[in-house]
Amino acid sequence: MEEICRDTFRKNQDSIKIKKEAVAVKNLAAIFHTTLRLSNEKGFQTMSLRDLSRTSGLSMGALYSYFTSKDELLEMIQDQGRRLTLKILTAFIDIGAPPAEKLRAAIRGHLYLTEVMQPWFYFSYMETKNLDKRRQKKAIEGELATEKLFIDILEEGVRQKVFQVADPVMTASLLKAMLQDWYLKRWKYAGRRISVDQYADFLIGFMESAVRPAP
Amino acid sequence: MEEICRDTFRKNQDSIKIKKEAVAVKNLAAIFHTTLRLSNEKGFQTMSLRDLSRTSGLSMGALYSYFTSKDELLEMIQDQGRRLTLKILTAFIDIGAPPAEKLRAAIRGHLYLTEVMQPWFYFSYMETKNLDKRRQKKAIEGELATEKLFIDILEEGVRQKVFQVADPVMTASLLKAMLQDWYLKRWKYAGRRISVDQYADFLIGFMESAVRPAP
DNA sequence: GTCTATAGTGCGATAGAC
DNA sequence: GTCTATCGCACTATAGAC
Repeated sequence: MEEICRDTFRKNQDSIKIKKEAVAVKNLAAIFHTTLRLSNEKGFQTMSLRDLSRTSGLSMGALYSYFTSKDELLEMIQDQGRRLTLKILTAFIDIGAPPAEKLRAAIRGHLYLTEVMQPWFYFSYMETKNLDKRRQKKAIEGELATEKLFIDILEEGVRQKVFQVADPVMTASLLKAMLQDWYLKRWKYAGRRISVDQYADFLIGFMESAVRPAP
Repeated sequence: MEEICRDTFRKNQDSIKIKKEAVAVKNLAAIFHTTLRLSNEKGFQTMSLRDLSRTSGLSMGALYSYFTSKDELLEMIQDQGRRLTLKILTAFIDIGAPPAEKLRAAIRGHLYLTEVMQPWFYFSYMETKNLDKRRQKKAIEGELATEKLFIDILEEGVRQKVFQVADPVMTASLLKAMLQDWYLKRWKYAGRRISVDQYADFLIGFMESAVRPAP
């Protein structure tokens, strides 16, 4: 978390008025954490900056030292999440491994990442439509970029004849939907006492039976 | 659409101040249509009742003849969608048909319904977290009720040994996620020129290969 | 670097004319 | 049954003290 905030601080150093890194990182962490908590309860629009100020312990004036508008706060959080996703996912996928193993690693990587940062991903998903057109486009590109990782793995498997997939793009889309369900419907899986490992195991088995070549 | 609004009118006749059905149904249709359009662009919270008034052509005062608060408007729309979903889905599933056919019918029924009423379902999904606790519970019960339809079909298929499913509840959850993706990511499928029939065919094939008994 | 105080805007909701 | 006018309030954003 601290690392993420440091990253955000350095990327937005020109628009952030606070210059001491230690102070800025500490406060950014509080701002992000509180924003995610309040927004995921009742939505980003409904959360007033007064709420954020009260709950985070920073005054209204202090908040505006870290962003120039409420919309920019939204964008900062979204952007940080996107960059992290691509970084983690590509790190999870061993470039030299066979496709079947890559697929398993990519599914686990996605689930573990979104498990650890569930509020972040839930927030990004739910608030995307409240962004302006330009920022929405960036969000869409982010979704397609991670989907592309899965398409590439499926196509590689087809070429090596270890997968049989009628339509890699559609298959990757469905897989993405099932991966996202994990952080979108946490209430459901928590209620059923399903752990991220159980979900991962089941989803991997489900996918493998769907892409397995006919005998 | 008119039928839906008439249904809503009759169910909420005591809280709606307008007594002439023809007038009420016409205006309710305008209110719902405009609310869905504006909310799906920028969120229900962001849409002010002044926006709604301007776009729907009804004055502020007139709007308040149809609901007693902005929150009640949200609830009316959600509730109507839930009742319709259960009605249509159960109508689609032929009670006497074999499980494999039931599964196909349920998938098609869900997709066609959400295709025709996409804004309605998108709205319900996105705005659920903005409801109060009691109403959220109703929304969750609605989701579990439709999921139950799929669980029952899968379990019936297992009993008749035409399906092989390790975990019908998990399988139904994943299926639900894939069904919902159709109305949540319309931009993606529209961009790829994928029709609801193509999506249905693909998803049915995908599911059938996943539940097919090992030879 | 953070605070308090406040300007200015726009909201949800209602009363009363027509 | 619908409209206009308006109330009281909470909001985002900023200016200036510390």
